[in-house]
Amino acid sequence: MLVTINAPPQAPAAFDGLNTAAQVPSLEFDYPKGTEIFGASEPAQYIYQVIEGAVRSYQLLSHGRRQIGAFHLAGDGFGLEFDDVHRFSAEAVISTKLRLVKRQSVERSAQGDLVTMLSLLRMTSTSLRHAEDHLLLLGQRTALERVANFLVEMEHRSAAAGVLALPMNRRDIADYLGLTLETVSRALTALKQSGVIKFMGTQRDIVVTDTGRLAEIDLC
Amino acid sequence: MLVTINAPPQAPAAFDGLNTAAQVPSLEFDYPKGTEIFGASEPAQYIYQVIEGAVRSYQLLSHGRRQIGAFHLAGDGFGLEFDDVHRFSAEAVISTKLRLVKRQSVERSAQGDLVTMLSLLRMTSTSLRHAEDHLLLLGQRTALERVANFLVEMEHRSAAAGVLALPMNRRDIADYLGLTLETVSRALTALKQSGVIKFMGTQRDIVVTDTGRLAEIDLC
DNA sequence: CGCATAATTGATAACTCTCAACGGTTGTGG
DNA sequence: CCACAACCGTTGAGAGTTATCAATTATGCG
Repeated sequence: MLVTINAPPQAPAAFDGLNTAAQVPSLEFDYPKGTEIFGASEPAQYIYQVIEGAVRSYQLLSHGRRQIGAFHLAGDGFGLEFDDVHRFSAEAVISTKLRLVKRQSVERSAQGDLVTMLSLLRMTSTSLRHAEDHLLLLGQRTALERVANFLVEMEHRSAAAGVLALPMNRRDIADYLGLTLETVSRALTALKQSGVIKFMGTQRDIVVTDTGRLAEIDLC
Repeated sequence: MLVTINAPPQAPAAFDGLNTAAQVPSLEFDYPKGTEIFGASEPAQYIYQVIEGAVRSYQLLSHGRRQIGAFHLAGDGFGLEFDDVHRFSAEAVISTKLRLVKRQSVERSAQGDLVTMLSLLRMTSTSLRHAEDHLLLLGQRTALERVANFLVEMEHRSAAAGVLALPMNRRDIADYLGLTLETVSRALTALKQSGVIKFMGTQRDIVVTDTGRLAEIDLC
């Protein structure tokens, strides 16, 4: 790993380094479903960590086109900018509790503290890795592959095994995968009909019944 | 800007901070056209800066699908990894001269030097910004918009005004834009026929005759 | 000059989008 | 508690964009 100084070897999340190691004050805040957390091109005053809930980061284009760059789930940090303004907008997908840390105090801390700086670098690198993976998906994969990849990603990130409880609707998934909601729906139906997944109760609760086959489609 | 300590306020490129400020030794090396610079999943031993030429960073999928994440032109740094292995492969698009800096020496420098660390953060942030912009393009834009955006990007990055001399072929452009080479060719022909661009001599040398219209398509 | 590579162009196919209708769920207020 | 509205998800039909396959022309290099 790049720069292996006295940082904890396996920190649970990059963000955590910010206030455990460097005593940067933080506050918590609740965002009801659908609430804006910050808007694109607004000054970046805080950086954020999801305590509970789910957040979507997105950019808009004309004709109502929206690209969701990432979903942030419990534990994830987001909203860190190198420049002074946010490049994405962020909204609560469902009722969400966030930890907020003042950007200014992080900066102050980073100026004298390599560990804080390393946390920022790790957080940025994590975002970069995710964005690069997503490039491959958006540029080269079919609809079915994208949806399969999405399910694998979500299952991997959701701590709970068993039922995958998606917090977002089909339109969110579509805008994340560069598809339409109908295409997402059809892909899910196809996976269901080929016995790879199963819906439990509502259509947002999914059980992967054939992990191997799903991974196969994903890796295609 | 995040962390505004004693770093030069407008450093020409993030990479430069690495050996100007921190005296990290570097070496130069030539790569003929088509040569591999490093492969995906190889250990990351160096970080790189283009002195002259052009480099493509890409990931592969089955069935020969390739996603080019970025082109690196003169001045650009690339190959910086937080983890120990490269996540992309990199090849010289044309005959290319690179500056190489040993990763290890950068790490050593970064452990005691906030300026070096800041350079790494800036470099990573620059890559992230580019990747995020590219997400929007790959997820939401039409073929014509993608090609227009590509031309605007290349024109913006090429120092020389006037003729835009593309170092890469149509397949490279296609794999960068998530299209096929035929679609790229057709989009360029459409732009040519609507008087937005003109070919000079070879089909790689392009003059933008209607910057306004091109920007309009790009921003759509 | 000739061959290999690159780029264009055309015809057709395939995939995904768009538009539309319908069924299901949830939440709210009478 | 029920009725209704709003939202969500699915499904179908058809259109549109881009991919695929194929042929031709252009370019560059030995």
